[in-house]
Amino acid sequence: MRNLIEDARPPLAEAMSKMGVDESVWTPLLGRSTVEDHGDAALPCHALSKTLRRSPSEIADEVVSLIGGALDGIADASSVSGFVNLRAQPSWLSRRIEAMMPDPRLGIGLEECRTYAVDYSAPNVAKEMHVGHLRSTVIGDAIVRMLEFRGHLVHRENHVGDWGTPFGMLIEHLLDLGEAEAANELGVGDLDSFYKQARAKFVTEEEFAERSRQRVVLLQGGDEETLRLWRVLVDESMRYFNEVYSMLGVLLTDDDIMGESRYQDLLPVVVDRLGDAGILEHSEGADVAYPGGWVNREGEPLPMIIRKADGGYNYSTSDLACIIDRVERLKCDSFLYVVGTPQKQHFEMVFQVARQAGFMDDGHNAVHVNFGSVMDADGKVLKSREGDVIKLFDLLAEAVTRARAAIEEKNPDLQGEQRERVARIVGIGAVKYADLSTERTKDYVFDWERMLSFDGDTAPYLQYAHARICSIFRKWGGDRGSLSESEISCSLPEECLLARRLTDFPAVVDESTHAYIPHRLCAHLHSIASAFASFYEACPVLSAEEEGTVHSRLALCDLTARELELGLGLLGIEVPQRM
RNA sequence: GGGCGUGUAGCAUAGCCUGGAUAAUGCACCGGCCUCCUAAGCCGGGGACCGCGGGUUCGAAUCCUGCCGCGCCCGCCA
Repeated sequence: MRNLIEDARPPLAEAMSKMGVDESVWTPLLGRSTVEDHGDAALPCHALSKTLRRSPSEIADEVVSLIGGALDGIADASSVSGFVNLRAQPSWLSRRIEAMMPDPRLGIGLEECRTYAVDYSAPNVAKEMHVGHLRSTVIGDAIVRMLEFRGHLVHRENHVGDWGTPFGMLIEHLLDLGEAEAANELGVGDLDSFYKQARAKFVTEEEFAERSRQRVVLLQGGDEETLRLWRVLVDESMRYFNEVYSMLGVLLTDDDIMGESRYQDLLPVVVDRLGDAGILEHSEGADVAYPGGWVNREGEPLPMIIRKADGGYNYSTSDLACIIDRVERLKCDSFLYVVGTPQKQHFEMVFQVARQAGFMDDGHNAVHVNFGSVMDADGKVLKSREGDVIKLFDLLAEAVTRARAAIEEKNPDLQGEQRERVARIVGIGAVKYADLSTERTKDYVFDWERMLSFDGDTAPYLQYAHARICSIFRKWGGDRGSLSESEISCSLPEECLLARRLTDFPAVVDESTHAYIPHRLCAHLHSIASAFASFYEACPVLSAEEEGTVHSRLALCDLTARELELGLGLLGIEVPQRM
């Protein structure tokens, strides 16, 4: 109701000025109503009581009477227990809807273009993508889509874990298995057992461990044959990751891969620059920086290790290299890291050092878009290293299977290729929505039934609303585009409620985008679908008595469908025409 | 030990930033609704000392503070 408040402000200002209340006093009080039954916006007058020396309800009464008819065509004002309540009038709602109808962007404007790097997904080569990886991938993808829609230039950065000491043992294991066999195992997505076998040998066989360590040296030394073997591991893993990405329907492609290996040349540069900036210190043979403000278990200042005593680099170094690359090569001014909350402190330290060293300045905005962990039933964080984790691939496959079964049961007319397509859209949509619709910083316990539910506040519920609207339009047979000039009339309460929700859409997209909180958009889309479901029951569209009503309701249907499609699209969720 | 986060009906969550009225939503539960645009739906109902105690305020789920429970971080791993 952002627009309602804007429109109601001038008449309200006049009344308040007559009351002798300064704008700076009452403006912060004016806001959307917390109890919808009372209205859409409200001005609580309790805080004015002391200075005006009157009771809140007397003040509210007088404000309402001073407003008089000045809000005609905008809102009805009423006084209830010290609140001035404003309820949008149906005619105001109608005008808002009419204004949105012809706009392909549905009232969501373009912003001044910034250049973003969004770091997300980041699976590890030769390691399974499990349900925990869903969050970064899905949340990051939604944020990318929202930013791009607002007109920003977005670099997707898939910071794949493709470098480091584990690759010694992985390459040796590859050789032990034989390249062909190993490639096969990795290609079918059995990354988990590959990694575990290698690790098991590493800890139990000294000879293997020694070979692995030597292999790391060869890898870092740029040995050609070793690099070729490393490339096999990376390629096979990426082939598998791409399969998951494609199933999931995310934007990531091979062009977005910027694995750790790509920053190796920059690592010595990081050391040099930190040295030049005078913030590098030597400690026990290592090069470290002290961001300040943190202490370790012993109460000593917490160092950020830049170069280890053995000459190797740490992941902080790699993240600093990323910042240099993104600032200087990609010319980014905004950096989003869609990475789990456990790394919060790490990123705070990295950003701090990057600023101290001048890699970033005040014009650069770096945000750790953190998210909570996925826990198992015992409340433990799901970790790929131990235990049997649920493969992301299996979760997605199960979602599609269940969606297919639901379609067979509820809409047997859908057959063949079309059914497969819808099953994919519905199943994958359910999984994505389940993750996107909760506040991202909270941990959650993984639950098959929750992830795969198709009832209630789920993607299929929103998709269903969309499919029903498409069904109405199929039956109608007219040209949807012609509805953009329709006159809207909101007479029944269900029409008004739907119009309210539709009107709020742009403001919610705004908030969701700027705070990087997809769940806010999810909640609003659900409220739209819910309002539509009530409208659908109470307001016959095609069989309405008057032609004007038919067109008005068709237009509401059209806008509802477009908001659902756009909103879900921004979340990376498709909408079917029928389901 | 230091730090970060979290606690809301049986379950799962939103609301907390920016204080406001009867704490919202879904699942589950109870009762209704398909000769009518898709019942993956709609309508109605029961169910909450918002972890506990102080404080600030006209007003606290929301802000401050102290406890308690849970999770995480504080690796020359990434």
